[in-house]
Amino acid sequence: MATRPEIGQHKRLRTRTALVEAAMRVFARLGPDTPVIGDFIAEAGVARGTFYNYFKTKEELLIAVAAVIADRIQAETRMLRGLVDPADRVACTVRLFIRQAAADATWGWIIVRVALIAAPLGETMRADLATDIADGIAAGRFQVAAPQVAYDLVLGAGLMGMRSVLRGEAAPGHAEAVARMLLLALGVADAAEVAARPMAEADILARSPRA
Amino acid sequence: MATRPEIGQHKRLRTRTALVEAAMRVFARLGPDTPVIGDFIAEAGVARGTFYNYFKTKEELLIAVAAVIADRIQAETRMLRGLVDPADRVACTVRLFIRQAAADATWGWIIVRVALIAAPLGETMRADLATDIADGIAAGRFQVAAPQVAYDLVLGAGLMGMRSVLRGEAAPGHAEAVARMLLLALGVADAAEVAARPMAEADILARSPRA
DNA sequence: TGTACATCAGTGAACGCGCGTTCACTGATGTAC
DNA sequence: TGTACATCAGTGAACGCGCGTTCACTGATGTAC
Repeated sequence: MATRPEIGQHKRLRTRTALVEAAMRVFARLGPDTPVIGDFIAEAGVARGTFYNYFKTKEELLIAVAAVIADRIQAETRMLRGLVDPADRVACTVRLFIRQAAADATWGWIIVRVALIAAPLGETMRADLATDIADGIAAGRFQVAAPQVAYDLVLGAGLMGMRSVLRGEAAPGHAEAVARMLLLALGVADAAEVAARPMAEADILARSPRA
Repeated sequence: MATRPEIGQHKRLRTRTALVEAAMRVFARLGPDTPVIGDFIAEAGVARGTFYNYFKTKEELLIAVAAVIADRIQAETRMLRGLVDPADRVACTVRLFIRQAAADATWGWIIVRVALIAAPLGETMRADLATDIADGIAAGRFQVAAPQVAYDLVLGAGLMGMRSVLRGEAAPGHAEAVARMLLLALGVADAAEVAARPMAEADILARSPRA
């Protein structure tokens, strides 16, 4: 009993989603520059004309992909944002990113290849990390010369850590090892303990303030 | 009084060098994927046909550029290879890279944009860094879970540190601050002292073994 | 209830531009006599 | 010494492929009567 505009909306959303999902796999495989329109429509199984019903350019598609990935990251890390200790927050976020790359290579490669280029994706990561660093400095938890240095360290090592995992060059426990070293670099004395804290939902909640 | 083959060789070398130097500026400005043949010949001021007298494809040109940059890096870091203390060696190398990026943006952007892609360049950096990490672990100077983790940390933070400097987002002393944090992450107790050691030629030699 | 019509997402052939690649030619210069 | 010739780096017009972009058309389906 659907009315025509509703049907149309639904159909359009399905096709758009198919294109974006296909584009994720293509960007993950080929990076942001190499693929051509033909790659996206072949992967999505739609006609050339259909592409232009949704996106004017490849860049527009990349932005849409980055926005979706950024949303997913926010959903996955929302719980971690409540952790009281900034060091805990940084460590859990880094560990989550590296573990998630191991679990979902498409997701991981998009971030590694696109994070520093596509605005919606990079902006999400940048803002949360900047907050954590500022909190950590304010709380006296981090000893750093300047926030920018901490930012370079965490983002650079985090992305390289994901890359190693994606290339199959990392040993088990890579996520925890990277997190531990980052905390040491930030001047956190109990780095080893913090980087080893349990990450199940209940554990995270137990380390977050009541309300 | 030049003989013909000599003249030809000379002329060819000059044109080839002009193409490679022009390509460095283009790759630094546009990255490895975006530029087209027209960009290189326009920058070098030669005709289209001339390009194909020297390179079959854009990739061949990128490899040539990467090889030249790798050679320059080896020349610039050769002296540092003699430092006895692996922590000193890592710190000086990182500081040199970040300082050099500040001094020569073209050089810096090529490394940031191309290091993880073009084999000759990445391989040079990888091999030296792997040596330093292995030495540091063997000497008990570094405490790390696995060499790969140390590698991710130093390369990732080093490249991001260069990127910040190139984007004008870094404060003075960025090179030393990044080096200090890397050493802390590697478990070097006297990180602050090592990262502040003087880097003039005489100082470097004074810290290297006699022969 | 059945039929003609309207709407609109999706289609893919066709077009044309940009770029990679080729190649006959030019002009500078060393060489032969 | 002077002149004709050989060599070869460099040239740029021309070609053609691949890709981005357009647009008249199709077919499915809700709507009107």
